Amino acid sequence: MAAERDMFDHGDLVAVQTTQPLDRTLDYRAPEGGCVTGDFVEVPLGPRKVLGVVWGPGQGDFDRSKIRPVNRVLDVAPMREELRHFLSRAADYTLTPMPAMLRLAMRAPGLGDPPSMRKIYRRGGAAPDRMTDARRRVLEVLDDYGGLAFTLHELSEMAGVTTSVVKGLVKLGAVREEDSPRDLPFPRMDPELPGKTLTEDQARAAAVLRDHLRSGRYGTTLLKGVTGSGKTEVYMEAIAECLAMGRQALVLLPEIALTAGFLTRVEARFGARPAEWHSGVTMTERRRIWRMVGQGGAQVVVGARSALFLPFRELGLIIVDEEHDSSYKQEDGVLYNARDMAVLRAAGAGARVVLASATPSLESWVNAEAGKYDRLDLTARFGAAVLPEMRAIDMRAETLQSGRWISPTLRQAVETRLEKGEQSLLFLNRRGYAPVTVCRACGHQIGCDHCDARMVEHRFQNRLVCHQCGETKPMPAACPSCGVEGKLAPVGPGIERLAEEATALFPEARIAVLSSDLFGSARALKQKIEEIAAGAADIVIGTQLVAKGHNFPLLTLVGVIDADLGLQGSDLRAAEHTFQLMRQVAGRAGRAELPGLALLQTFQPEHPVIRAILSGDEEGFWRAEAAERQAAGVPPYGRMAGIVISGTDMAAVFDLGNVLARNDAPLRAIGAQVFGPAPAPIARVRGRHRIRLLIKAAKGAPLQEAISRWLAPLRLRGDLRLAVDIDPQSFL
DNA sequence: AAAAGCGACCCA
DNA sequence: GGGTCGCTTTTC
Repeated sequence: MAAERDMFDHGDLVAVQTTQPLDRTLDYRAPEGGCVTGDFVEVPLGPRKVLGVVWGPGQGDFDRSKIRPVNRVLDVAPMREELRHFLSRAADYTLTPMPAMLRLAMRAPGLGDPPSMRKIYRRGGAAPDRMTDARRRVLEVLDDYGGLAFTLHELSEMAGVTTSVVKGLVKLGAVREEDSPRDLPFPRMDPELPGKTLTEDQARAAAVLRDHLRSGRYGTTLLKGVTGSGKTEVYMEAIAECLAMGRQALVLLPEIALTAGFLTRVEARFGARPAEWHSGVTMTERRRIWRMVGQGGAQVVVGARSALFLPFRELGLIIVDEEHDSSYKQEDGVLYNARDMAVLRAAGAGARVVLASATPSLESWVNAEAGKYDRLDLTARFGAAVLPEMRAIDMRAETLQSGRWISPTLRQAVETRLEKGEQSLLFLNRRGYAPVTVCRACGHQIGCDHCDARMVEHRFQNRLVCHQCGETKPMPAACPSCGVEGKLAPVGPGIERLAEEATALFPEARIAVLSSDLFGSARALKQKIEEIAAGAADIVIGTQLVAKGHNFPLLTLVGVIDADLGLQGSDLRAAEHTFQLMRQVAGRAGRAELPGLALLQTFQPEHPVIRAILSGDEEGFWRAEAAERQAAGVPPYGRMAGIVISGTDMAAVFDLGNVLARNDAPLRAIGAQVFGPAPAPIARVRGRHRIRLLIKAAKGAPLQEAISRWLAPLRLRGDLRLAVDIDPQSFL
């Protein structure tokens, strides 16, 4: 293959990829001063101006006289070959149109702005002719911080004067006003600072990771360690090695709520705070991070999955913490799994990947078994604590009146903890008061007007909420179906109702409820968690939010209200997810010096998944689960893709589904099968009907290519939408 | 995605 | 003929 030319002189033809949904590049003429492949540019498109990236030499297949020049080259580092390659591979893999993929990499605020400057103020040479109190304070601040410069706002604030005092001093020459770039590099991190003392187990794993890094080549390591085994300390050493090599590191966390704590740990280890990238970060800060990552002015980025698309200059390491977490799978817009995309990006960048988890996904476990990933196990639990003892409570043997969910056995266990001054956690993975509201007169269940989902009562807000589309309405007094008043009744438990029951059972206890919808901000939630960890509650009632990496040192009892909840339905990953979730939740108990106990309320204690959870035989569980998937030919032993078709006209949606299912020659050609169309799990969302097709193929089959050929002739009419989901999380 | 182009329909 | 509405086509 001939080397592609990547420098262009004024007037040369260049191909530009824009973020507009055109399925090809457009040719433009290089601007005055020329441009290079990867340059971010502004180009005219019809009557508009849009942003794009120079993708290579022009195609030359368009009427020359109609080709317009590039407006300007943006003043940011050009997109590197590594990122362009990653984007196009990711687009091919997820069957995402290139413009949508590019948008992920161009989500930088103020991308088109010139590098903006701001005024800063430092000590000037001259002395003011007339000294006042206010003037003296300003000069004192500047002298105290010897040589440092401040913004006008900072300086006047610190000196306790108005901004005009500072401006006055500038006129007199006692204070100097200078221009300084608004986007400053992040403070340097020092990998030589001493880390925490590691246990033998941790030190051995850290040494292996450091060796991997030094190889300078791609590779993925599954770092498996039980909760509390100190995975973070271990991969922190990999980051240290990466920094020492002068390369950048990216740490992906599944939840924003976890970043603050993690940033503090990085700062403690390397002496400076890393860049923080997620949806909650201000525009100015994101702009700074995006530019600094590209210039090498940010060494470590901690963030959400979207950080994978930052323009790193020299990426050496990606950590995917809690790699099994389902929030790594983007479920709307571009459908991708950040764990898989991390591996793809690292492979192209010659970087290492560390997948860290106490309960790895089956995919990663299988990849490690097959030798595709290295595997490191941390067995010893850090400190004195051991994994909690796990026991089932057989709900068939418990006497419990209807509308109550805390069994006598569990109640007894909580009371014992209350007497000893220890904490208990009651876990129920259901937000709201009750999942169903039924009319006792006619049997009607209140559903959402726009979705095929039942509305969930949220008593704190006194409203019904659709967990599908977010629609809310006030709790009606009369049944919307039969009109009878006072007959609406809650059915089933939600976390709020559980809290009500706990309050009645344990009137003396301090009860805290942790559910994502009860807190306005991540900050408020974090503060609550810290208070609880410090002992501000006797009983914590929480949804799966509490399963994720928060430490409660005083907690010695975990009661799982409904261990069977995740096993219902016929989702193929139900067993895996329940196993992971139960292990994670149980891991909250007994972290410090106090031994923990986990009690699982279940109606099917002999279920293989429940038995595996109780016995703690993880490898056995995975082997059995892997064997079952292999026999069924499903992921990770087979390939799957989901097609969701939606639209307001139900007949048109089904017609399209049927046409696709009938014309499946391109899929049959690779031995793939189509199932469906069937109504999607939620058949109507926001007023749109949804159906689903499922495609199953053998492991090595070129699935994406076949699907592209299959869908190529398709023209979507009206408001019909079609989304392809490669490697769907749920198979229903 | 956004704007322009185009045909169908309505009205006086 | 003018004007509006709802698609389809074009964007280099």
